Order: sequence, then C-alpha cells, then structure tokens
Amino acid sequence: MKLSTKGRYGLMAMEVLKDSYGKGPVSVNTVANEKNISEAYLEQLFSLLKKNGLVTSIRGAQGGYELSRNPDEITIGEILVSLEGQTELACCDGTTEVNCGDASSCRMKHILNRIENGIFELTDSIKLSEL
Amino acid sequence: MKLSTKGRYGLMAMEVLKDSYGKGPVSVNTVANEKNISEAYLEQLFSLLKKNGLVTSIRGAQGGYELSRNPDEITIGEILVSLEGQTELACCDGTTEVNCGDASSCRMKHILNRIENGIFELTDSIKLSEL
DNA sequence: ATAATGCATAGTAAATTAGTTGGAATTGAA
DNA sequence: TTCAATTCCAACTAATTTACTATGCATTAT
Repeated sequence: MKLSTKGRYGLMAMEVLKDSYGKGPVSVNTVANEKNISEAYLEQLFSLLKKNGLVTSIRGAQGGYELSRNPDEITIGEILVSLEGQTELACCDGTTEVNCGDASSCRMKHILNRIENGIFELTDSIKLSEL
Repeated sequence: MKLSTKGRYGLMAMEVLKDSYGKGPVSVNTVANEKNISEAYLEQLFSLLKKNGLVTSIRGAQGGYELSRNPDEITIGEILVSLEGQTELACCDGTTEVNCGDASSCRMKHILNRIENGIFELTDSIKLSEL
C-alpha cells in the first residue's frame, strides 16, 4: 500500500492553501512553483479537491483556490479519499463474481472491511491544521 | 490505497494453508485450483511468503507448502508486508531530494509515518487464524 | 482589450502489476 | 531406476494504472 503522487501532491497543495488561509485565493501556478509540481497536473488535482468540496475556486485574473473550511475542519483522510478514492482491500463485494469462496458470508471480506474502516478513522483523526 | 492481487491472492492462499495446517503440505496447484488463481503466478507469491519465513516448502512429488508457524502466530500484517512491501506514504525520507520543503523537520513526513505505523499495527493485530 | 487565471478533455509516456513461458532441480512412488 | 509431481528460478510479455502533456475555451480584474 503506497501513496501515489496524487495523494502526496494533494497534501502538499492543501498545506499551501492552509498557510494562506484567510488571505485570499492562491493560484495553481503559485502552488506548483512553491512545491515544484507540474502545473497542469496539479490543476487536475485541484479539480478533484473542488468536486469533493474541500476547496472553492475563484475564476479570472487574481483568482485561484482557497480552503472551503477552516483547516481544523478538514482531515487528511478527506483529502486522501478525494484524490485516491476510498481504500479498497476487500476480495469480493458480495455482488460480482467471487473467487474467495462465497460472498455475503465471506469472513475475509468482513475483516478487510474492518481494516479499511480502521485506516479511514486513522487518517480522518488528523486535521489539515496539524500539517 | 488499494490492495493489489498479490495481497489478495496471498491472503487467500494462506487461508488454504491454514485450513490444512498440521495435515501435511499443500501444492501450489491445489491452492490455485481451489481459489481459481493462475498457478505460475501463485508460485511467485509463495516464493515471497517463503522468503519472509511465513511458509516452508517441501520439494519433489507430494511436496508443497505449509505454514511455518501456528495460524494464530501469523498476522495479516505480516502476510501483506511480505507480498506488497511495507506501507509507504511519506513524501520524503530525509535523504533524497525533497519537494515538500525541508527534510528532517518535515512535519508531513512525521504525520505520514505515524499513519504508516497505525496501519501496520491495525493489520498486525489480526491473526491468520481469524480468517 | 488584455492578460491572468480556472475549467475541460483528450492524448501520450512511464511505471507498475499481473501473468506467461521454459526449463532445471528434487523427490516419492511405481 | 525411471517417471511424474512438485518446488525453484529467471526472463519475457501483456494489461492496467499513473503521471503528465497539450490544446483550447471561459471568466474576470485591471
């Protein structure tokens, strides 16, 4: 289980927004330069963060992105899920064809789901403000 | 963060070995058929599990693999780490060139390391015998 | 008007994952 | 003593995902 650049870049970007929270929007270009990330790629990540309600955008010149909430009301878990999707460990989902035995009663599935939840709780317990 | 087939197949395979623990070795072919996994691919996974000391092998006809320890002395975490390597979230490691600011004092790194440890503790708290 | 921005989407390149292939070494059983 | 069942090993290929580029339109402060 690795964190892709999406998650990493996203955390870095959110860190920048956090640092100028309340001081107006920050452009993608600014973040890209500060963190040395491809600007066009970062744009796509911001688009995900926006779709998930973590940032708001201001278009046009002098525009950019800013946090949609206070940095202590945004969690690392939310950021990672926005960018990488939910953690998925399960071997089967009870609907598709299964290769781990039977479906609804699959014990492995339940255990992996437990771990998934544990991981989310872990990441969700840390606030952006702590970065 | 997803579980690759390596981890999934590995867990399934270990589950089979667990079920016949104490009854002699199980061949890769048997496991592959039972769980409907490519035999040649599974071989590679067993090789990793062996290298990490979770299973022992018996060569030749009637050979196969068996758990090297009791199923309640083997954890899900160990199995996953054997197959997928350690969970790595960190943005920098303090040695290579860094893009998240400075290195040894990088706060993000420390937080991600904390999450890494949390994930391992979580998976390591569940025994193979519980599957 | 214009330059600085966000927005959208399609394409390409690089890396990783998943799986295949071919064969050598070992060993129990006929 | 041969044969078939097996682990072991390494290289190759295919498929998928990730990371990134390219292009151009839409919006807005100056």
